[in-house]
Amino acid sequence: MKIATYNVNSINARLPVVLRWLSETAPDVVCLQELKAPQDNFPEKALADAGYNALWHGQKSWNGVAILARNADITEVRRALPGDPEDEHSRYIEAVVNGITVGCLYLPNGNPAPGPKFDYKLRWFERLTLHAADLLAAGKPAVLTGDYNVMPTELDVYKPEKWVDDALFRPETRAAFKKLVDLGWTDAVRKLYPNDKIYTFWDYFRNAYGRDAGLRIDHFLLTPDLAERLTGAGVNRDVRGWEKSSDHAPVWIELA
DNA sequence: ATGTCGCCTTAGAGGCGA
Repeated sequence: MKIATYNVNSINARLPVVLRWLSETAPDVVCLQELKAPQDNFPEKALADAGYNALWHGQKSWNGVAILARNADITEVRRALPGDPEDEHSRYIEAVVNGITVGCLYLPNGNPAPGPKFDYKLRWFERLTLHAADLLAAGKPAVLTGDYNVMPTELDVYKPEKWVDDALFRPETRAAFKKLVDLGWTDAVRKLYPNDKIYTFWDYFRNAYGRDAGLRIDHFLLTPDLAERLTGAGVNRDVRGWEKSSDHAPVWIELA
């Protein structure tokens, strides 16, 4: 089973790219972030015509997450992270697909830091960590994937010294990610490629993709049983070079 | 500071988020 994650930066602006990518790579389960569309403006029919069922949580202008599944039912578990009923950002959706709990997340960017947006990022991280502990305690196979807006280590940044004060790379952010992983989760891409330079995002500015000035910020975290089933992982890098591309590239894993 | 996208808005250039 192949599971993919893709920050699309507007599902409607990106629809031709997404449909081409789905037809060329045929993932079984897909997590999308940054739909940038209200709940009633999601291309459900176009995706169904491509063979994918969809569950999504939209929001006007910003955020928005979705789970797609090919030839499989999607059973919704929740469409918000527990812990703050006042939080109205559409940044988390969770469902069971093919017996696996799939959490699709879009962690806050947090810039500028320090400041209220960075505080929100760290609070959101704490809520995610609490929920991730509950998922582990439940003992069922689960994957937490999406745009974490974190480069976990210096290997994940094209020029680390430029990013030390950025919300995506500050010590507090890296520590929060480490605390989450250390609960017992496995960073799937890093497990298979512990020393390789692997990026998932290239800024639209200054020809970042052409210069390979990238970041690794889209991740798959796996429960121990799923980590044992991990047989492959990668980035569909070429998609970032297509016309009208997102600034992220799709990332995928393969499970036995 | 800037670069580039995509969203929104008393409609069309500007603000915001990334």
